[in-house]
Amino acid sequence: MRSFGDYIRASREALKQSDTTFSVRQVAMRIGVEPSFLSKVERNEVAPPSEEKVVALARELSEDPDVLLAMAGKVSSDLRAAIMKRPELFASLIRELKDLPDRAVLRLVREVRDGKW
Amino acid sequence: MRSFGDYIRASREALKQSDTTFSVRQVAMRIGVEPSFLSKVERNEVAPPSEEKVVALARELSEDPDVLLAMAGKVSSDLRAAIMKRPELFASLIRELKDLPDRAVLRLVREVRDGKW
DNA sequence: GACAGTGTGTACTAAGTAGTACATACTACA
DNA sequence: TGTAGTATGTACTACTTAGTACACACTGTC
Repeated sequence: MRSFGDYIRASREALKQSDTTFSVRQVAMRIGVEPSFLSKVERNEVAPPSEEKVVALARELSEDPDVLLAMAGKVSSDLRAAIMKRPELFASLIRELKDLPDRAVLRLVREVRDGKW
Repeated sequence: MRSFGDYIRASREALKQSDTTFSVRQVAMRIGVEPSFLSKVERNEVAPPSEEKVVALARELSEDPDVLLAMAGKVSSDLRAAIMKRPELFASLIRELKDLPDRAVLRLVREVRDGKW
């Protein structure tokens, strides 16, 4: 699987093609870290940064925060909070769903969204 | 809300009524920590222990591991892994469900379990 | 009154987390 | 060719995590 750093670098470099403000320096500044640190993150020299920085990076690079967090080995804190509020319920639901194919889960998401519950 | 330490202490003390092997010392030994550490955990003097120890504690006290982990501010690593595997899907599902009443979520769990998916 | 068992206080620590600060090296272009 | 901007390397640090080690004081009991 593609590493977090590789993914970030590719995404940033792609944006840089058409917008030079997507340099390591400037992106680092916008998300609030030192350029050297972002550089190390992109070269996988250090572990992915904190949730806050990952989310800021997602916003900056127009990526899905949940996907980026997943790549960073984390789960968004609002999801964790939801699970922790009703642990038995969500634990059993997720365990039921974890081996089902995508389409089944997707169908479920849609049905819930359509207010059938 | 009841703190993790209070809950553990109450649960352990209850068991100790009918089985003297549920002392701080002996339970600590069985879950693999120092007695002073378990004592501190029960008195909320330190943060809840690692996932491994919490799960061991749940087993020892016949409590639901997911509930205990939630009280400890954690989510079981197998659930995290499931979410991280398909982050968009699970993120949207959990966000849809998080404000629905228990009975709705419960009904969903049952339908999935009954293989309607 | 010795002693086994119990809970707690104090002091310490190894490893990891999430970075900062600064110096150096490379690259394009005016 | 100098210099502005960019990327990278090295060194350091404050904070947190997840505990251990050990001494101490209390209680019941034989």
